[in-house]
Amino acid sequence: MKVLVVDDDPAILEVLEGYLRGAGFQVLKDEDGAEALALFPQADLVILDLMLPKVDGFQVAQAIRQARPELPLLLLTARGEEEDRVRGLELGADDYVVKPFSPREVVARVKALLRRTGLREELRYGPLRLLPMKREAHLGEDPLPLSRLEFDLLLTLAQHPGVVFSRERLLEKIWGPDFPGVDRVVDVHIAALRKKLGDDAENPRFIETVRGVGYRFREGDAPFP
Amino acid sequence: MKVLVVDDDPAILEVLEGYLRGAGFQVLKDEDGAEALALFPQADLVILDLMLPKVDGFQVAQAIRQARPELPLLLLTARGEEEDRVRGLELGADDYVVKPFSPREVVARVKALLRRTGLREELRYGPLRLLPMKREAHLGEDPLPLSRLEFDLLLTLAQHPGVVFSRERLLEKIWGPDFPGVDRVVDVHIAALRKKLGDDAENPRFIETVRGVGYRFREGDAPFP
DNA sequence: GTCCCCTTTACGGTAGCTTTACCGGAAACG
DNA sequence: CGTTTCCGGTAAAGCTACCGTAAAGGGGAC
Repeated sequence: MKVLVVDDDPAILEVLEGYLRGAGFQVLKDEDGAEALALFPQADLVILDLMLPKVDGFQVAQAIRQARPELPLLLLTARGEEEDRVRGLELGADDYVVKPFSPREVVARVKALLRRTGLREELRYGPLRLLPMKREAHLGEDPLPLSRLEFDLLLTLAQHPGVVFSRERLLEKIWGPDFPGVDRVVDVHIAALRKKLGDDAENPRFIETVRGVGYRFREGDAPFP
Repeated sequence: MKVLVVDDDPAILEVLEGYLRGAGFQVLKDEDGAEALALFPQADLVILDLMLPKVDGFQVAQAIRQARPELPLLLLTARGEEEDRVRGLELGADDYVVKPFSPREVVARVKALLRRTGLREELRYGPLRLLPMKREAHLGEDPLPLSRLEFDLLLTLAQHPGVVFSRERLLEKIWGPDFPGVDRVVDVHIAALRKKLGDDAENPRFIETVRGVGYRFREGDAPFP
């Protein structure tokens, strides 16, 4: 689970990195906001300071929101900057923390946010269960052995049921931003996944093809236990 | 399980000592913070008052944190000293209790903290027993001599059965955040551990390889005696 | 010195990733 | 309705990078 932290203060970056790592997250850092736009496609959540020296934090927030409306976004604002906070929330941020903050609280908010937005310890869709931390999948009673890519693929899709992911987006998120290969590789792994899931491509239970666009995880079976 | 309590008020010391004893802990006491630095290496958890007469509580907290980043640290702060609390948490304290407190609550927090940080007197998985406090391991009846790294590695994995740890995460947690070497060193120690544990890499009883991701301790055998 | 532990390196085996190719069917076009 | 074009499913094959492990060198404790 990757968290992108954008703040111009290296000390804050370091503290948050330590705590987030400790909580089991992978951390991507950006000090000036310029790299943020290159890094956020890989992230599952973004922590963003609105006061950045080089670029406008609001513009960053807006760009992220436009590109990935469902990506959880947590703002850091200075005490008293109430207007910024309101503006940020209007842009679509999901929560905010006022500086100075306790890193523990930030981690708690991150977890709460992930829980709220559908990322949890366990995902359940009918007979399918996914355990991100353990990288285990179960179908009914049986464990479902998945390769690294298969698991990441299924997890990515299942974390946003109903959302269509283009091959490019999947490649960027799972294979990394500078994967050199062709995008048909996604199809091959989708096929392998479907085989293991017992999914028929024509009439799938889990992974649907959206012709000309990409793939999506079916909505319907509730994600809750 | 030893708890170090640092507070300048003898009455508080006595009350906490009584309750902690009652809950089965051994108690180390320090009234002025000076001895704390000598005592904390033996402790499994520290309860620290930030307002100390002779030395600076923050410095004590910081020193402890630096020496033993994993040691759970519980702060006592006076009502209203919100800044102290934030500063303490930023220094890496794990929790705080505001005075005046109920000793029951303190004991509850201590237990919660120990549970959260995965510390137990004894971990048991089938024939394998780990004693974190004594840094001893036993396999069946026989003591299992492990080097420092081997023990830390095994303990880290065993404290979170089923959870996959990447090599990076293990390096960060055990070798320290700025270890310069290559991550293959993890493999070598895993191999050594498996040898001592009688574990076969192909079909392991304890340590599983998750290809492309990392390692994990097998779930199944209950962690409790 | 000796002993132990840690780290690096190298080599071999293989799981699983990528590419390629072929086919069937959907969409587009007349 | 027929033809063409495009898109995606999937089997198969090659290959890469990942991992297990042995061996050697270095460093610290005693």
